[in-house]
Amino acid sequence: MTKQRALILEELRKVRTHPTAADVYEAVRRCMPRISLGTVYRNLDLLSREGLVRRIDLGTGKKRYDAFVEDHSHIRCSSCGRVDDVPLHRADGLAAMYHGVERTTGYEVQSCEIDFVGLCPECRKDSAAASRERSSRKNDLAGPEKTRK
Amino acid sequence: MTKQRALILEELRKVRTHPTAADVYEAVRRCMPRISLGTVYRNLDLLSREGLVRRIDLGTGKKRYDAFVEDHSHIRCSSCGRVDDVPLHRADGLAAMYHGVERTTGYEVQSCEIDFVGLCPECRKDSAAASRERSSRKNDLAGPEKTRK
DNA sequence: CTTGTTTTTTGGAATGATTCCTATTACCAT
DNA sequence: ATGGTAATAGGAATCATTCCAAAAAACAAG
Ligand SMILES: [Mn+2]
Ligand SMILES: [Mn+2]
Ligand SMILES: [Zn+2]
Ligand SMILES: [Zn+2]
Repeated sequence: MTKQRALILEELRKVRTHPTAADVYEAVRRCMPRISLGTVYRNLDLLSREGLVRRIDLGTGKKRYDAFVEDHSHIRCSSCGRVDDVPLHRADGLAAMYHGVERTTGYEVQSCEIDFVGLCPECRKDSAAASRERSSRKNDLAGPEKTRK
Repeated sequence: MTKQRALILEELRKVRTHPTAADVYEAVRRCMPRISLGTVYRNLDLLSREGLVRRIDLGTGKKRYDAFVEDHSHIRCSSCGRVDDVPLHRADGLAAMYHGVERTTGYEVQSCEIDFVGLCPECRKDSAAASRERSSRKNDLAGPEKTRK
């Protein structure tokens, strides 16, 4: 456990925003300005292989990292891109689900990931406000959305 | 609906292997050798925006495409990489799940993707055979290990 | 059949997140 | 200190995907 690795883990444990590797790099840089992006990538990879960090790929181009490795799912806002936790109590239904999948596919199921997409509370307000506005003035055209790949 | 787009869709409908863009390019090339990879990407994107094709990102680097747009999930073999369908009957449990997520997160849920990882039937056999071989070799081989260092 | 207009395709270059490489540095036990 | 080992820094390479300008095709009258 090197200083760099410890700091990366520490910074990741401070937040629940599911930062990207670049985000972690920025954060860690404030304490250790000479750290390299490669080191951040390598250690995030190492930590995730050891189970101390979870790597999340929601198909938005950049992978995200999560120091909270307890069993949970994620939801991403299709408007602003933020990612929040979903405390899915897999305990009950998941065992049956696994079993059903094994029976129907013949696979031996090792893991399963459930990702949601939706509108976060903030963006719900915004879109509600926008639609209110739209219905009063009938000429509006906007294209938010920031995801690419 | 141009010739290229029609052929891309036709080829994609022939298979249930969830090919990558490069795979589709290869397949389509056999009938239309001068088609360009860019055209394949653009049309797959277009078709998926129109709902005729489903784009799948399982976090393995390359996106995959599926002409079967009925509601189903996927399972990927962690050993050989193949991707199969999982006929999850979302109808029953999913509505409750969505509702539960909306209540606990405050999000308005728009969609959800469930991806499984496991060992396909083929690889199960292989890994079973390999482990059988390993255990028998352990029994007859009393020789010293060639550890280095 | 022309001419002009719009849409699509090509082929190649650009992008950008991630990985790879290697000289240099930090670490550790003699 | 010295040597051996492990990790880092910095930058180059990779590779799926996207972007772009120019050529081709499709379309619409005249
Ligand atoms: Mn999380
Ligand atoms: Mn499928
Ligand atoms: Zn939002
Ligand atoms: Zn397999």
